[in-house]
Amino acid sequence: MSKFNIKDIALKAGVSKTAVSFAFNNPARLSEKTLNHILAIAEELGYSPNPVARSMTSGKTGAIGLLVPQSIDLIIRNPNFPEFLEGIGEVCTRSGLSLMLVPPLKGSMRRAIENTAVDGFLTLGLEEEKSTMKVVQQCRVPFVTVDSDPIDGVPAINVDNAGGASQSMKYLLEMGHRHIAILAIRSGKQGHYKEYVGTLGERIQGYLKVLAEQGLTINGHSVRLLECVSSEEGGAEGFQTVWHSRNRPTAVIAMSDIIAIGAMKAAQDQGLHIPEDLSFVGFDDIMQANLIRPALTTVSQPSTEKGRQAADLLVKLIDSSVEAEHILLPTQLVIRESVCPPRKK
Amino acid sequence: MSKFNIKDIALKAGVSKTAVSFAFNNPARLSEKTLNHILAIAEELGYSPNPVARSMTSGKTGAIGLLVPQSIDLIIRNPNFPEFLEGIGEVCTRSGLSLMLVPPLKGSMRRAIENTAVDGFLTLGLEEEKSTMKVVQQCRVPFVTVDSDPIDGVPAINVDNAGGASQSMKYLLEMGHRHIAILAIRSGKQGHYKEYVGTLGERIQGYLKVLAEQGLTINGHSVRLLECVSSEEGGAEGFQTVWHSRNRPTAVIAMSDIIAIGAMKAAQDQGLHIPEDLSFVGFDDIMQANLIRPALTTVSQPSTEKGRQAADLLVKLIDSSVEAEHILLPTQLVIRESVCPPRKK
DNA sequence: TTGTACGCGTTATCAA
DNA sequence: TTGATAACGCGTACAA
Repeated sequence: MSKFNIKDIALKAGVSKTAVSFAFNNPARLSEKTLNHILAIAEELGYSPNPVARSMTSGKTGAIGLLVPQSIDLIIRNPNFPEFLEGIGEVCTRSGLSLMLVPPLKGSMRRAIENTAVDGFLTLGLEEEKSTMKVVQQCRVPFVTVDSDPIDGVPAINVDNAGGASQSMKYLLEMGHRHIAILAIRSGKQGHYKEYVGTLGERIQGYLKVLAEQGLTINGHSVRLLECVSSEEGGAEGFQTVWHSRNRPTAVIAMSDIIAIGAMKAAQDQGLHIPEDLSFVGFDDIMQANLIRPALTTVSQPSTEKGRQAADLLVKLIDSSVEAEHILLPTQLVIRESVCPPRKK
Repeated sequence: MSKFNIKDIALKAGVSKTAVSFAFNNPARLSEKTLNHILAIAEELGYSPNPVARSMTSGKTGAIGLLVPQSIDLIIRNPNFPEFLEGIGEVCTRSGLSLMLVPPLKGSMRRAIENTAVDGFLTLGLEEEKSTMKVVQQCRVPFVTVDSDPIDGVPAINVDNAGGASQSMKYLLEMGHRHIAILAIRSGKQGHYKEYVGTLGERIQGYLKVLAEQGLTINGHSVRLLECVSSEEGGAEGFQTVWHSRNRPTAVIAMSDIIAIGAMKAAQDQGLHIPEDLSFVGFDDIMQANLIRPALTTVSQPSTEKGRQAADLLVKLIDSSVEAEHILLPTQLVIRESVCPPRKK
């Protein structure tokens, strides 16, 4: 600690606390002589105003918080996350803000919110019980949610998950696939996809809509759904399960690229030719999607733009209230090499 | 804002501020009846203690700061950075801390430090003038430096840049290369490599040491040094310059993988065969190094471990003072496919 | 330029 | 044991 406080400096300089405060915040109000004198003493003792005390009266901290649903070390492994941070970072630079990464505290998002001193929060993929939402709404600082089901009165940035999912499923159907395995991200809902919420819910709705147009639904036979851990291992397991079941699919559509890639690798290990023996579609367009061979057809989302817009909105909200917008950013099917029509039987 | 403060709650509940405070911090000291009464009121009004005011007396914020030398959006593009964050994140999870990313404020690291309320700082690649160092030392909170020249009395985590650089240069020399271009990271020192400090300085020292063992030095002819922006474009430019000069090198050793990769791509665009026409070595072992073809021979460093150890040390420092250690983590040459002996003339 | 009240909690001390 | 009163931490705003 700069072991000294404003009183110490005032004492040593033989002036009042106010004078010391002015020296830092309003130099014009001091005579040049006392100003220099005070600054010299401060410099000598290594004094600078305590930022906590300062925030106390100013009501500002100079930081925004990003609430993440998992621990920092987990979330950072998500390849989209750094891109998202990049967008936020641009706004931070422009506005001179720091960025606090705030994981749940002892398992509770609510506790984390209540204990964190920032000028505003961005929430990422928040899927919490109502009580947390109440905290959000009556909170002392503005919020912008990202990737969650929008809350009334709270600005939200989302990407068109449903649209992207629709496009990708439509593409498979147009290629002629009718035996499709959906590898979902583990949700804690044991495959009861009708209960999916948030990002997951939107994606499944996108699939269902297009399936319905063909008179199809997730029936456990021609179209089935299986939950996997969102990792390469999870994808590999998912592949094993669907491939060794009755009624093999001709295409696998995964709700994350990492699952798709794990499944693809497992398929290739088994000697399958992709896409001739089995087609694959992912979601996210992470870097590896374009590096694996065959390159993975997937749905891309503007992660950086998402971060930028969310932070932009939050900054606006912080220094003036604007009305709550709900922004939807586009997603896009990126067609690469992992899909072809199914073999004729 | 939870528009209410402790006084409001005390008033509504018909108790004193103390009672309200106890309800949150020391429930045992209240009768069950008043406790529940107070909590009910608090819940109803959506009250929770103001974290800033709380930090004021507790002296704790529940967060550590990571001082980064550039803006967040720039630093996040460094592929090693997320790995580094992962290590820090693990410690944050264990200790229930948030992580504040703190870029320079209006260009000044010092200002950023002085305005940030955290329980301790990690600094990454800090290469600042003395004045900042003084701030660091007399600061109100503990510091751990990472990737900078160690400061007396301040714990430091570094990787063995010199050792890694030596290994990689030695490898080139052993393969028979004597015409070598060093692509350095732009330093603001116009290629005056003797003035390099920090990571850059250590790496250049590593090169020089091994060169000296062969009676070589950076002489502008057989061994030359050129600064590039650390990006693919920068590497591409670097390649063009050295390739179209008199006395073409037989090997390029870059101080970052991203430079090496940019240079490699430019060389391949020009129709060169790597490594037969030109050998390449990088530094960092980013993911792309192992994906590009031919795979890049480079020096790997334990980024995650670096973050973990640094954060670990900081946390220890925060809740008890331990003596300042200077830890050096190993680096390792990863031999892949981008180097072969030079052609005989 | 200075004195003083204030912001918002926490905590030591004191009273019932 | 339970609760209240008052001081405290550090800087800022405003009247003097």
